Amino acid sequence: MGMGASADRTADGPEEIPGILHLDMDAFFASIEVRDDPSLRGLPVVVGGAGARGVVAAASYPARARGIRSAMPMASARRLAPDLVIVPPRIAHYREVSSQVMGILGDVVADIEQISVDEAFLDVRGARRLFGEPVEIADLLRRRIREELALPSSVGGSVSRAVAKIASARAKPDGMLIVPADRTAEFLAPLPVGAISGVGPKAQAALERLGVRTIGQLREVPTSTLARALGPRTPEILALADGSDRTGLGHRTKDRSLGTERTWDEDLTDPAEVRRRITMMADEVSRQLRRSGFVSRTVVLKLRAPDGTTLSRSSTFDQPTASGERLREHVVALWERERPTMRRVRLAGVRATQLEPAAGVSLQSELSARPAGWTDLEAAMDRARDRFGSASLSRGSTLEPGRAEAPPTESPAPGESSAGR
DNA sequence: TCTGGGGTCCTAGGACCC
DNA sequence: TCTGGGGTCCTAGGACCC
Repeated sequence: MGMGASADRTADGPEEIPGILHLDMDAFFASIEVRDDPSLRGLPVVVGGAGARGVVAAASYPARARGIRSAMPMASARRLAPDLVIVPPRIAHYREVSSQVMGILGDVVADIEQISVDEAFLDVRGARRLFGEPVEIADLLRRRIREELALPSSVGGSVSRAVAKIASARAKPDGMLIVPADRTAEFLAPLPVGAISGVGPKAQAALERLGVRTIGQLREVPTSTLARALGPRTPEILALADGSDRTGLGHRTKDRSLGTERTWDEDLTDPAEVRRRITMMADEVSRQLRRSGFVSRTVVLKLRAPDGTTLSRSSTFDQPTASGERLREHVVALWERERPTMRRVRLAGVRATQLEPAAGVSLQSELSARPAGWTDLEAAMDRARDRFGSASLSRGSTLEPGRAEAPPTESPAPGESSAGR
């Protein structure tokens, strides 16, 4: 990715410029599918799982016009639009397009923080000399994305990253909105509190009980009253609400996690089957770890009962590992503890947390490197799998003895992400 | 045919150490 | 024969975001 802009940072001068931009792709997954198949243009298109428990991951604007939203159960979406076009997600493809988008951003702006597949913050204060004011830079970015990738995007700008994000949402679809520093309060006042990132359904309900609906109203409530309703997050929310946060662009380096989970159309009732599934998931997660060059300190098993109650059980290794064998061992032990009380399982998931870089591994060098925490056998299997696909290998223990069944080729459940909501 | 999958961040209690 | 507090790790759960 080119770094067209120099990284020097000139002083801001006395008046602040709205140099934090937030770029957000419009209905990302759905827009890609429509771009790749023009016969879908103008139709209510959603990307997501078509199964009984599928949900909408992304909805085209014609679909939104019919009331369809992301995260909506697919059954409801179908009811709203009987002519709905459901496209199964192609996550790898979206990721590829995502890196093309980020490449364009990197051409123009040096200081970028990507926060998901389809959005990024940009600090353009250093790019002014080369590319002009924030509005002009925003325009340039959107134009290049449209011309080179044939995709719509929206940009918001402000002195505050929280406000920039709110602005990009108000600019949609295919628009931009830069909020001058001295217009910030005026811009925010009429907006619903839920526009603030971090204020979700629970916090909204709590504020509603105080009679607070808009950000302007929020600012008039005494802090002590707010603290009772919102708890310890109050100061942070207040800073977002008056546009005074000046959080810079960070590079998230904190402890990450990585995992997989699956909801079945029909609840699992056979404990042996559950055990088999979570064993496979543990293998999948260990592969992900190795591929991305991480070892994990703790593994978490997540289980959801038919009534929706969810529990998580975690277990910490003696030392950080990416070994499938370790993960399987721990996750199965956790399952054996819950099994007496879990008669039916709607969802199960395995997640590796407390990640740290595997010593001495560079990202693409699994072929030669053999970092601590995984065995020769596993490294060899990874290599074969990379070459021949995941169907080529299965481990004896992941299959029930005597069961004539295909190796674990199960395609990932649809709706893996929700970009574009 | 009611509610996916991949994440992050925060809190809180108990254990354990000093 | 009286009793503190801080720090860190582990575990569980919840809110929230895309």
